[in-house]
This record gives sequence, C-alpha cells and structure tokens, in this order.
Amino acid sequence: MATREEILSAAQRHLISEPTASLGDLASAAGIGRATLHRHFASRDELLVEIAERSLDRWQERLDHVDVEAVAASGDGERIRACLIELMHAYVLDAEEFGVALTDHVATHTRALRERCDALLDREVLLHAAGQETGVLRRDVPARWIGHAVYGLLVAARDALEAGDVARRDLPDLVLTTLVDGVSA
Amino acid sequence: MATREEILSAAQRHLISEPTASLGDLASAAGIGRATLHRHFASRDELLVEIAERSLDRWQERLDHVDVEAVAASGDGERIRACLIELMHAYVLDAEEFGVALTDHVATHTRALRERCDALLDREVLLHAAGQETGVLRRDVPARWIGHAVYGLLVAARDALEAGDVARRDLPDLVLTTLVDGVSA
DNA sequence: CTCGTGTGAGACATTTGTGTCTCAAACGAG
DNA sequence: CTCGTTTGAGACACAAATGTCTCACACGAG
Repeated sequence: MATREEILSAAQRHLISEPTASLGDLASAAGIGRATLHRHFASRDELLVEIAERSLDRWQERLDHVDVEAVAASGDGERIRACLIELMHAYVLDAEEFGVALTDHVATHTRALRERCDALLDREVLLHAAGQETGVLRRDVPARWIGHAVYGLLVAARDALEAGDVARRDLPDLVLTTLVDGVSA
Repeated sequence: MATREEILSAAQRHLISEPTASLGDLASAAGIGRATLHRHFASRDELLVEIAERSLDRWQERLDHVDVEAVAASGDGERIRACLIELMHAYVLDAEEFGVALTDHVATHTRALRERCDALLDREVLLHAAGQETGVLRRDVPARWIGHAVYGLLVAARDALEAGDVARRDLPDLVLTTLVDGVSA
C-alpha cells in the first residue's frame, strides 16, 4: 500500500528513464494498480503537474533555505560564493529524484508552472547578478545566461548519472567545478 | 509545394517549441496538408526517426569535416584546441535547427539511434581525451563528462535562444567560453 | 485546350492511452 | 469471528491522434 507521496516519488523517478510511460506503467512502478493511481490523481495531467510542482517546491525550499535575497543584498562576495556553491551542490543532489521536471513537457509548457519557474529563476539570477557585482562571477556574460548554464549542466548531470558515466558521489563537485572553472586546463 | 527536405526542416523547427505537436500541426507548419505529410512519411515514428537521423548526420558531418580522429591522434595541442573551438561553434549554430533531437524521446530512446549517438559521442570523447593528454583540457574530470557538459550547454543554448534571453550572434562565443572558462571571475 | 499528376479537405477506421466503474478479494480493526 | 474499507483486475466508454482513403480541384506540360 503506497502513500500519495510514495506514488509521486516512484512516478517521478520512473519518468526520468521512461518519459512517455503510461499511467499503467507508472502505477506498476509504484507497486499499485491503475485504479488506485486514479483514486489519488484524477488525471495524468494532475499527476504530472503535481510532480512538477513538487520539483518547484524543492527549488523554492533551496532558495528559501539559503535566504537568497538576503545573501544577494549583502554585497559580501564570500557569502555569495558560499551560497552559490551550496545551491549548486543541492541542485545536483536533487536532480536524481526531481530531474524529470527539467525536461518534462507539462513542467516546461504549462503556463502557471512556467511562470512559477520564471519567478524562481529571477530570484536565482539576482544571486548571479550579485555574484557579478562583487567579483565572484564574471561580468562579461548575461546573468540570465548563467541560469541557463546551471540548468544545462543539471540536465547533463541527470543524464550522466542515468547513463552510469559518472559516479554519484563525484557528481556534485564535478558539476560545480565545470560550471565555475570550465573544462580548460 | 514543399519538398521532403523542407517538410523535415519545418517539422524539426516546430518541434523545438512544440514537442508534442500533432502531425496535423506539423503539416501546417510545413504549409502542407496532413495527407501530403503522410505521402512523404508513412508514420509519425518514421518522421521523428528521420529528423533524429538528420541531426546525427549533421553531427557526423561536423566530426568528419574536422577529421576528428586525425586531430586527436596528432598530439598537437594547438590543433586540438582549434578543433574543439570549431566544433563547439558549429554545434551551437546547429542547435537552432537541430536542437529538438537533443531531448526528443524518439531520438533519445530508440535503440539504433541511441547506438549511433553513442558511437559519435565516443569519437568526440576521443578528442576530449586527447585534449586532456596534451594539456588543453583539464585531466581531473572524466573525458566522458566533458561530452555530457557539452550536451547540457547545448540544451541550455537552445532554450536560451528560444526564450529570447540571449542574442543569436552572441551565443556561440558565450557557450564556448562558459564551457572552457566557466562562470567564475 | 486536354490530360496527367499532385494536393488538401474531409470522411472514416484504427489504435493507444486515459478515464470511469464494478466487484471479488484482501486487509485491518474490533 | 464480523464488518467496513481499500484494492487491483478487468470491462467498458471515451478521446485524441494516427493511419487510410476518396475525390474535386489546382496546376503545369504539351
């Protein structure tokens, strides 16, 4: 017997490797029957929206936890750097469980979700911009591009992990250093 | 009247912003009727597979054009660096037209396409490894991770361009420098 | 002009997955 | 043990998209 949370967790993990899985497949992945899945979620869309919202909730929690606005407003370069590092590590850890939302069509194309995502990205870009002003991050690239680069490397992290190309324990530092230092020698 | 190539081009561009577009939508995007689309492609799957194959063809052409194996085997750091830069620029330009294949389910989950993609990635990772050996690229990250990072930044580039967050003419250098130098100051 | 060919709209059949519901069985509480 | 609740399998309805086909019309070649 699976709780609603357990169903959501199982579904979102299954969707990472099988993005077009049927509701029957998702029910099986959660160890329940399809009728039971429907008792919890009225439709496929409701399930996918809720998965996307959980991912946005997690992102929001990450930003809240570090109090991103206060850090950005502090003007303290070291504090901003530490915050960026903490966030990046946290995102990489999250990508394993929540990574489906990075590329799922419902998550990326539903108006309300898109708007919520943009709002969270704006908060984060505040931090990137503060990093640029305090000399932590380079100024010659748009702050918003940094947000995209973070996103792209998270997609890469999710896929590298899924493909077994990278060890789970290496991934946070690997992604962080790739973002921060790049790949040149 | 659209040629087969024109239909493919229109479809793959439309799919970037509307990944779940119906065949009717894709036909409209190409300026033809759905019956005509079916005269060219027996099924949706055939259309999507062909789009994916075109993208892989382009990637292959890029690798062939620079003769990636010869460059990797040359042991010449400068030559390798120039080749990496040339490829990266080319990939970013390609992302606008061929970017759908980066995340399309048919492209990423069809066995034969997956295998072809892995083979091309292997060729490219040869170059990354050669870059590491010659001191162009850092050695403390897996060569294969560099391939993933390239992929992730291309997804980011496609989306940033689609979102209008970055100017088209700035994108190649922006992506390259993010990959090479990272975002730290 | 005629004629052959290609086209798109539309009708219809099929498919797949989703949504809805029933019911026998399982399960846990008392 | 009984009884109320939950469950999953399975049947069925529905919907959207795909696949198939027809036919009137458009178009270009001769």
